[in-house]
Amino acid sequence: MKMSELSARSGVAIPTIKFYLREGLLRRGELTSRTQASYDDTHLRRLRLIRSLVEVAGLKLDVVKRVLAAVDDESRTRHEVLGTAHSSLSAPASPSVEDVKHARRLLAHWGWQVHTQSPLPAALACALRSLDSVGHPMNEEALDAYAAAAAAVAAVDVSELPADRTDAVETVVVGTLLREPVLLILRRMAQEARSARNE
Amino acid sequence: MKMSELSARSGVAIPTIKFYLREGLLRRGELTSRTQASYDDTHLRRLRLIRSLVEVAGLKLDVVKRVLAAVDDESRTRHEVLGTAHSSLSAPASPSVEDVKHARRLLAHWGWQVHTQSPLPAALACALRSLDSVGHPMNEEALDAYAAAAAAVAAVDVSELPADRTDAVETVVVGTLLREPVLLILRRMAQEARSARNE
DNA sequence: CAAATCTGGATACTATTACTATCTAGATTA
DNA sequence: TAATCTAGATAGTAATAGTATCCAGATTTG
Repeated sequence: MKMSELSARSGVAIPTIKFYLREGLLRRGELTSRTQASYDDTHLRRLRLIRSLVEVAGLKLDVVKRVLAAVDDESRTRHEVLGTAHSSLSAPASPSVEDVKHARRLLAHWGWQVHTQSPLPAALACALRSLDSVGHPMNEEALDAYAAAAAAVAAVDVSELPADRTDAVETVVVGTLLREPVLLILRRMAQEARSARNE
Repeated sequence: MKMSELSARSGVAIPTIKFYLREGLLRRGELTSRTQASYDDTHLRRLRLIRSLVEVAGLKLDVVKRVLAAVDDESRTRHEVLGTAHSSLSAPASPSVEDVKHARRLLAHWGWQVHTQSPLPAALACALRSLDSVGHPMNEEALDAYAAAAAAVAAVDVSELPADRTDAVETVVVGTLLREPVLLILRRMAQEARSARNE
């Protein structure tokens, strides 16, 4: 298919597609002549994935780029791709050593093992610190409830992964990033439903 | 306290504080003379809240502005403030009527009641549609598991609300927005912990 | 077969967001 | 009294994510 058709089928404007090509987010089409190239379903899929990551998951283009590069890197296991996705998502934060220790104690308490270089404990430390700083710290019970809920959805996410590596990697990325908004929206709905009952 | 002290105690640069004053995110200090004003703890609290909403919850300043305006509006109940926060969070989306119907059917299935004007069903419809469009739809069981997890955390969030209206409103906003990253980080951690076991 | 349209690729421009910097007139501190 | 600080206004900047224009060449249509 030509670029115009790719644009029509994906709903992404041609100048935007050209921009993604320039930025290396989308592979170039195969040149059939000097001013003509053809695109296939992989381009369409990739384009839809980019738009979803940007619009639904709210990722910035440079993050999308890193994540897609990890997906395309055949040498990485899906666990490594997951780590890349997580690293790309967490803004570089600098929590205190004490706060990170506290976060790691919580992980140990729940029996969760994460990689030493994972940015997640630091990210958790920052998130909890900010709740403290605005005067609304989370207590132990609330955290335990959150952890239990997180474990429940993670169990669903990680189960039923396809055998093929490429498919599995995409499933992991999509499952991690595009289901986040679903979880948040459901939480807000549940809050509204409960809040309405109490008011 | 003077602006320099407010800056030092909050960690926010003076030009940024001035910018927030201009934008109406922060009340002006009380003028003690034509070139001198004094700030108090409410300013410090507000400043920390703004920074947390921007840095941790990832909100844009215009959204922060709307949310804070709702918090400050004494005539709104905390349920209305919650609605404002949710409306401000969801980007204006235009899902198909069919998709929204599907989302509402899910809500009915779980016994959740949300307001007719709530943007949440439409937001859910969009999130699920985008998962479909990239070829990774969520099945019934996965959705049920997500809903159960969402209900569990919402129950914790809505319980233990302070009696005072202003405190309750802030608790609701903080609880809704600043605990989101906590939930997402915990989910990612749980995924990593599980994924590591499987690889 | 010729005019109008489309294409890939390059370059330049634009809108938005969130600050930063500078300036001025006046106030405070050393 | 000289150096520093302050409020408020105005102007400038960096990053992000596109848009717009142009060109040489290719394709479609009348």
